[in-house]
Amino acid sequence: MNKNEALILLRAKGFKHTDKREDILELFEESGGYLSAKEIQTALKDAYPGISFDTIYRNLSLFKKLLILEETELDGEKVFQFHCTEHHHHHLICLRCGKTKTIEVCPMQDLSKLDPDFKVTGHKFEIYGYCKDCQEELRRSHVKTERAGVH
Amino acid sequence: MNKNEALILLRAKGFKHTDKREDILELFEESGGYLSAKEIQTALKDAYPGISFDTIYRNLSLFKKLLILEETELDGEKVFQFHCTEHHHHHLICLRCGKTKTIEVCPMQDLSKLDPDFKVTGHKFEIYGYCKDCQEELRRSHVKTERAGVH
DNA sequence: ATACATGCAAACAATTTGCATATTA
DNA sequence: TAATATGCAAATTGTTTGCATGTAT
Repeated sequence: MNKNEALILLRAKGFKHTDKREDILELFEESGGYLSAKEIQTALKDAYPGISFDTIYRNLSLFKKLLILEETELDGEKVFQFHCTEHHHHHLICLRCGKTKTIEVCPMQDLSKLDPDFKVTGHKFEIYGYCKDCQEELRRSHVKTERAGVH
Repeated sequence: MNKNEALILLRAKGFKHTDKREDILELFEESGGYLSAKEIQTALKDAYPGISFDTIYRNLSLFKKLLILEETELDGEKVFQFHCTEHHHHHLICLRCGKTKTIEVCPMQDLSKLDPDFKVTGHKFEIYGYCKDCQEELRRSHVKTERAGVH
């Protein structure tokens, strides 16, 4: 799912095209990963100083219902990203910037019958860490901190 | 970790042995799986009609700090179970009763370098479904429902 | 006796809802 | 215009905190 598909789906279902909706979807397109309600509010408050959390929550929940977005929990925070429709896969998730990268490996394929008595209905496999850019950033700020600590 | 180890650890760290603490730990021992604050309150309100959520939350958070319990998110609900100390492993989690069963397979072992640019710091692998008992229960109540629906 | 534990009430944060108003189709 | 979207304020839920009191060591 992406912004354009989402806008088409919204129209098809009789929901209206508003600037805020478009901008929220735009954010997800730019981010390419997970965003929380708070991150959305922060990102949009320049364009819409009075934007309210109700609107953000209502739209997130609408988008979720329409399967435009999917929701996960990251570090105790509820976060959303575009729903992945094509095929089943998993993600590398950067703990600093929230960007995700798809990996095509699914551990369940090899584990079909681990326990014959347990009826499997779903699974979650997520890999956490730091993307290349954030590793750079962290190294940089760490060096800075170390220097500051010398004196 | 289990109840007795936990009680010993509490004493060793200078925390007191109270009936409520013991009963909370007992619940985790009986359950053998995940429990939420609400489930604990429900289970203990016969023995302690006035038990407050503050006490439960304070104890859960203490237990977590002492590594007696570990926390996860299950279906948007925060749940706890005894911390697994011995070795790294994953769980089959029953969506009905919350019981967990350890599996000794870890998908990360085979995936060490999926993406050389991404620095992996952790992962989550959980398998959801229904344990044998709950499959029975669900089948039973489903049959009952169907019969009720006939007339 | 002293430190830790608990209950109460209040504070908080995240999210949801009712209602009046504004906006899109 | 008719239906949906939004903001506001208030309600709800889950969780945390300050303070006075109770209890284990």
